Amino acid sequence: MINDRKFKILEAIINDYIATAEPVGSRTIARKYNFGISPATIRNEMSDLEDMGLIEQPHTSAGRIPSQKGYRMYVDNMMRSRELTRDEIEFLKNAISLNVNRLEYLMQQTAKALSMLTNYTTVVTEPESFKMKIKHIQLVPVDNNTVAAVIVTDDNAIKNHIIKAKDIPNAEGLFIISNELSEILKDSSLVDVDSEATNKLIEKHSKYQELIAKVFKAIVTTVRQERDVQLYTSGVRNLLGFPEFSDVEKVKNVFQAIEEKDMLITLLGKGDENAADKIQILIGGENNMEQLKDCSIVKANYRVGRNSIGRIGVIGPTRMNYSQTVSILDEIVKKLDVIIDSMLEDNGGYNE
Amino acid sequence: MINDRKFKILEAIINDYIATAEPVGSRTIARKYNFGISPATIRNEMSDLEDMGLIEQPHTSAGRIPSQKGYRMYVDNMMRSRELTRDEIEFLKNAISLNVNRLEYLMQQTAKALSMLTNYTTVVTEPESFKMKIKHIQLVPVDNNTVAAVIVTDDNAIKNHIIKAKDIPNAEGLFIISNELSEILKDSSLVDVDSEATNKLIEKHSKYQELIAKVFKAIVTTVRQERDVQLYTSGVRNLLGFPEFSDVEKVKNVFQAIEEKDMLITLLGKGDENAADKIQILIGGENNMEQLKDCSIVKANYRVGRNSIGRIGVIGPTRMNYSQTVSILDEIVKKLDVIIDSMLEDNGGYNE
DNA sequence: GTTAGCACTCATTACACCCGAGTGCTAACT
DNA sequence: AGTTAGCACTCGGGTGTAATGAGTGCTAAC
Repeated sequence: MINDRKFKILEAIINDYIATAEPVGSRTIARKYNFGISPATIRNEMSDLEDMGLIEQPHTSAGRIPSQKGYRMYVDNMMRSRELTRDEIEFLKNAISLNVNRLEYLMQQTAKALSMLTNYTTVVTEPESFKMKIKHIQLVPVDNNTVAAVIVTDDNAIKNHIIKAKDIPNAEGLFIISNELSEILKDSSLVDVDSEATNKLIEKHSKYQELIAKVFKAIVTTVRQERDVQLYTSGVRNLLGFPEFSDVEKVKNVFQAIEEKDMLITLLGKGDENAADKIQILIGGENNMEQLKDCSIVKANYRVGRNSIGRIGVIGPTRMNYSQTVSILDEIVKKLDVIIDSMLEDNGGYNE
Repeated sequence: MINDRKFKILEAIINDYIATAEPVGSRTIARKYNFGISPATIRNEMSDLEDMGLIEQPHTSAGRIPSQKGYRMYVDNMMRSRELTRDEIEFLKNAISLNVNRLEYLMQQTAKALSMLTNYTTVVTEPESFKMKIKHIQLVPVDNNTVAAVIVTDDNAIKNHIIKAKDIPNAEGLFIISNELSEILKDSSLVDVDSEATNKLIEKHSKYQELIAKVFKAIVTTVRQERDVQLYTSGVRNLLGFPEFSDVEKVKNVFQAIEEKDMLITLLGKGDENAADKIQILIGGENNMEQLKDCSIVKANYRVGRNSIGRIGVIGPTRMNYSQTVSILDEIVKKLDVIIDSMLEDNGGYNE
């Protein structure tokens, strides 16, 4: 049904529209791309493409623009991956410095680099670790009736929690209790801790039951907090440059979505869970968010080993440069995986 | 020179312009505010006010708008503080929940509440603690060649740092070294640690010199990290609603400034250090940032006890509602001080 | 000192108009 | 049968002109 020539014409329309943001007409195609056919022929083909729902007309006397379905076709079947330019590679090398020791800064750097390279808006979620297991726990004295519970998880992340109790053992005592706690909690998930063993421990150190009970509560709280994951955005202003957002109302909608943390998190979470190691693309209305109906999202997961621990996404106008964006995102995610691995290697963990 | 009537007229112009964003003419004033004088008289007075540089004309056949100097006069001499409405108080009560246990979330909530109430953009810096002293340090075992250094500062904030070394003592050994470290570092500022005593310690535990040296290095690094303070913004999109920013180019400038962390930090840092406990206002060009020349900033410090530990600011168009903004900000800072105090009370500290 | 009156300015809006890019359709061409 | 030239038609965007109206400064009278 869709022959080679139609394919070429569709591709020409999409490429041209991505570059210019202007509806593209038959004459333009005939002039710019030497397909060796006349505008009239192209018009016929375009009429067919419109019947198939791949392109559409903003109004009668305008050229055609790709439809959502058209972009989908392009992204799935026609898009060629594009090599990074030397400049881009150089930029990345400088932008993402290896000697940060906080994952947090790494993610901020990454968001910034990605938004600068693509000229779109980027969103990065902080690594989640709430599925992790507990490896070690230690109570650290703070003052007469305060201790800090330091929880080390099996990916070597560290969480603090401050606990206040009337009776606090001395440093030695804390040390002992810490060891016993570690023994009990070892290898339990942060979510479920063995309540029997904990009761036993509380009984044994009945004098410090308040303290110990609070420690367990702190663990649960920690889990909850980790669910409420941190988010970094960058390059929000880039969207203002695009003609499709010259209407203030539209920009406001998009910005509302971008400022709404929960929205972004669900947005980044959407898509095929099975294809978690691939780059995913949501075109226009595919994200099902009214405010973002004129935007597309290109996103990927980043990993520690094989486990996806966070997401990274690029938000641009539906008419975004998918091919470039995919290439850059791909490169960055690869880089990120390597860096995170090496951070875990070098430092034995990352700070909260 | 500036008599009572001129004062009244200036006030009328400013109030009207703040409300409508339209240049205000003599007839409007005569109609809306019953000063008992005719438009012609008002015109004469306005002409004088213009000579004094307090108001200006966008073009010949338009009304007058306040000049930067005019706003300054208003803010310094004429602005009446305004009671919060019942609704606003109610809103604040609900918006800033007391039972967050991370200062980080509290600041985010605050930024959001403030931007929603004022309908402007808000910026909040995370509490800084790099001036703090060290209260306690403890090494926590992570795995065979990794420990976490947990640093408790005198405002009870807690910092982690992961350290990797070839030789690591057992839990007991770490406990002992921790105590000795604490003894040395106690009450030193994070910036300067007594190098003589540290050398002695390293000598004493020569087997673990690598570890101990790294711990000291970690302390220095921690200081550096803390300098790079976290920043929360909220309500950026609010600016889009104002007619003065209907020009996309202008919005882009402003957004660029708002996305640039360093800029915001210097911005919030500007102003009279002696008046740190008062609300400060930078009008239009007073902030000396080209990108923000059409914006005003209302800002304040929040405190622990008497020490300012962070800043909170509202960014709006020069024509912003200063009186409302000041009242709300004032209320929020008061609330914040109380909450932070009580957090330190209840929990004995806050987590990083 | 205040005000009514008046001529003047100038941004904004409306309207009519044209232009050009683009289309669909038909008939002729290969 | 597919391709192309030709043509009438559509429609958004720009341009020129006129009308509108809010506002001013100045002058003369109150």
